[in-house]
Amino acid sequence: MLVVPRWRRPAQLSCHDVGLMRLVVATCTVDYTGRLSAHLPMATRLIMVKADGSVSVHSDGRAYKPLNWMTPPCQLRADADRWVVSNSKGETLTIELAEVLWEVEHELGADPGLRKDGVEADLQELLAARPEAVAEGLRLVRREYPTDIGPVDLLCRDAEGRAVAIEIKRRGEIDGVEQLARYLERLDLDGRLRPVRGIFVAQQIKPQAQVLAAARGIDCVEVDYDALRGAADERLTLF
Amino acid sequence: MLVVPRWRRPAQLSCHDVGLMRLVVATCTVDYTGRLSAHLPMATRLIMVKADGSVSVHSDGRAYKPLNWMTPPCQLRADADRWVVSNSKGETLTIELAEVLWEVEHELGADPGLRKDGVEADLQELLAARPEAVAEGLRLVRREYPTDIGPVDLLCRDAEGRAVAIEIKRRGEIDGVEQLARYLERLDLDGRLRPVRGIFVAQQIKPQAQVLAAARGIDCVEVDYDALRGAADERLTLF
DNA sequence: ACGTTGAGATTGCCG
DNA sequence: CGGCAATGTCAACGT
Repeated sequence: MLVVPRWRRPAQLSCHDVGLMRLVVATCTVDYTGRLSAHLPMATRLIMVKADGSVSVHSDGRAYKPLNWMTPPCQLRADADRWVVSNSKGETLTIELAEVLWEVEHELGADPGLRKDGVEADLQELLAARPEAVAEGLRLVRREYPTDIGPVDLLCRDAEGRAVAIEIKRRGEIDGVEQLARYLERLDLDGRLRPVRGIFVAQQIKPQAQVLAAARGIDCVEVDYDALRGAADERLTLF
Repeated sequence: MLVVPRWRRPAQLSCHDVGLMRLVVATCTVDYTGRLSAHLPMATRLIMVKADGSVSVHSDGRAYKPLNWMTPPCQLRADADRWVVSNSKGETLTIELAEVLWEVEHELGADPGLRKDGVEADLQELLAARPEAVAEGLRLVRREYPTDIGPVDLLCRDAEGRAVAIEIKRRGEIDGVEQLARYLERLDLDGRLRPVRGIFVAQQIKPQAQVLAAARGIDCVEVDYDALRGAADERLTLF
């Protein structure tokens, strides 16, 4: 559906029409009070009001990040020269408008949404299907094996029948090693599993994480996502 | 400086004029390939090209976050119906334009920037000036006391002359306790400091973090930022 | 509602 | 440039 853009004078604009995105270029100051305090001196900026009720204030820098914003649910009270956006937690965003240079509203309609491939869940799926890609002889016991502090990504048995806990990350950093160490501590309380080997798997593992892993007796394995994906696709083609 | 907005037909628009923000509402598909793969089916969206070279694609939801984007430094090659944004790491953002509903360019000029108050650095500064707000009798030895795994926020001595390591967070969570525990491990290797007390300080400390701290022999102290700030301002007024 | 975890996290700092 | 820590992190998902 094609919607002709509607132009109006500022005074004619409603506070916010449902289903419309509103863009305003204005010279303004902005103040945020909430989790912290932030202030923006007078300058020309873009103000975006989305149909979801969110308000963002953009400069011509900082890439996609706004200088200030308010996430829905929030309420916008707009006078001629002062907008106050507030939420139920007592946070407020106050925009003082000195001059509105232009504004426009446009209907975008619902977005069919974003499809992603290559996130951690995809990596976990590929490795669950082929744990031998991590280490020879590994057999999967369970994905998301539960402990009382959260689920371990993969629980396996190695060629010698020993339990192996695997933590998978896209990027291997120190936090991931600590996480696996906490799981291992828990799993070792289970007599049927003890002693449990730990393997930290990622597409790339940072040196600091490798050092900590070594200190904790945890093995590190780097895997190639594209190769795994290729092997999986090949298998699909065969069957 | 007041700049009259400039409207042009799509064909007349340059690839990207330096110093201008460009906004386009168009029916398009978007594909990102890089750290992962992402695809957006055909729909009407807002495309924002900032003066810093960044490109973002917004729907009317997801608050301030774009569906897809490319951060600078990146290059935009624009044909009539196809934009390709790429960077030196081989990531690409491809926008196929089916119909441009409108577009505008506007000069915003440099932004004077964002001033923040109440972030962790401010809290650390206030507590460095008044460590007795954490515990009676504390005297500051050094801020950012170095260890080989990173600096401790504050190193103090308590009333009994014992070394005290303080880790400060705005919000106290389990990671912060682990971090302090690692520091304590290191500091205890130093005979001039051993044994080192640990105090975990935050505006609010989550129960899980308190439990872990207790298990590690670390004290927890919650502080009131506004009260500290008030006391500091009062002192400034007195002198 | 709360807690946990992932994210194309981004951003800023310092070595 | 690379590692590290903070972020108004946000958002999705499970309890």
